[in-house]
Amino acid sequence: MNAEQVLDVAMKAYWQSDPADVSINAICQMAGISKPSLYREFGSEDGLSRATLDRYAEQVLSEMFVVLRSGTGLRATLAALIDFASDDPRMETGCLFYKMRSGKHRLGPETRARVEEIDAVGQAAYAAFLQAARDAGEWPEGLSVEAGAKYLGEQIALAITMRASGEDPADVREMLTLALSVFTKL
Amino acid sequence: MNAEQVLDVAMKAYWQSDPADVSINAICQMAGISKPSLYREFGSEDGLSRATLDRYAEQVLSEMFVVLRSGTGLRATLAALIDFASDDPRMETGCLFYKMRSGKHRLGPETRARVEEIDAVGQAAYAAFLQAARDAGEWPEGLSVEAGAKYLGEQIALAITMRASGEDPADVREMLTLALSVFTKL
DNA sequence: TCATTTTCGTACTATTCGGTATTTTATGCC
DNA sequence: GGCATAAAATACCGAATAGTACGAAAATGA
Repeated sequence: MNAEQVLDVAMKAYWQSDPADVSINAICQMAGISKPSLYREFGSEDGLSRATLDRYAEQVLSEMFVVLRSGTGLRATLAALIDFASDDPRMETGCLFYKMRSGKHRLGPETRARVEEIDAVGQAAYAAFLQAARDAGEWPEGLSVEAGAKYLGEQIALAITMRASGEDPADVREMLTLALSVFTKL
Repeated sequence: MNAEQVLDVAMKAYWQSDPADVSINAICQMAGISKPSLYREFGSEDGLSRATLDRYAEQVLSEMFVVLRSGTGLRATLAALIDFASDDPRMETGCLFYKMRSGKHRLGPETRARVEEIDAVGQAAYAAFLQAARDAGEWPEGLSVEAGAKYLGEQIALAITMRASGEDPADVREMLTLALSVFTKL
């Protein structure tokens, strides 16, 4: 059982329930390793959760950024985001990043810093995507790109969180579509 | 120190931080009573949090329902809701009900049931409000009242939660206004 | 004033948490 | 085989959790 396998176990556990509800003990048991082994590898709970978040970012979040950079235009990209948030099977139990972000105050300093870093990267990606749409003339009047990016990010987070809480994906899709219609009703 | 004073202390503590982060010990200390006294009065932590939620509902949430029933028309009522969510000083540290709802799985059975009950009442109130607007002809095509009610409720919850996490009230207002503009852009 | 009952708080479970000291086990080398 | 070394697990620590047993104190009634 190497470090990456442990991270996969931790990621699955954190992702499936909630980082705050999964103890180090539970992860050791699930991974079949002893507690000292885990501490040798990751130093602390904070170290483990940070490493887990890093792995999640490169394995899962990176794909969202690909969608944002696809350059297929405002409507098509928004549609792809809606698909991802409301129907992608990986978001069935929510998004580990959003779970960590919403329980930020319970995280250790390393992990919290990483959450904020990823949040900023995400905001920048949303803003770049919307700026491109604006440059292409697809943009409602009287809305700044920054405000739009924040809005877009929060709406997607809301949709994924709602799915995680057991909401019907069709309802989530309807709500997210309605929320994002503000970008296309010129 | 009677039961209602204890509930006020608990409400403040739960509301200000998060129900999951406030222990029975801490509440006893803040209220200046002993733990057995608290258990005599409320039976269990679940009993205390349920009673606290009840008190919160009748003292704070009830006013939101008043706004919804004001009958001042779609635009004016939405504006009042936006004011409430983004500027009312009582929502500065968020809404206790939404905090409990988002951490539902950590609550005891009594409190959880009460949360679901209040949630249903809220949905019904939103739906009644929107139905009235629809009857008055103020309604976008192709949107069901139920979906609109759910959307409205989630957007307000999101706005208040964002405020609790330290977001600038002006930004929150802008986002909520944008989100609710789907109801008025006919 | 004394006895009874009710109220209340100190002091205690039992468990779980993150984290670690110590001992046991496996490994490599001669 | 015998021995040094590295790795891993057992068993523990102190703190914090929800919840309670039991004795002290205070109010009540005669």
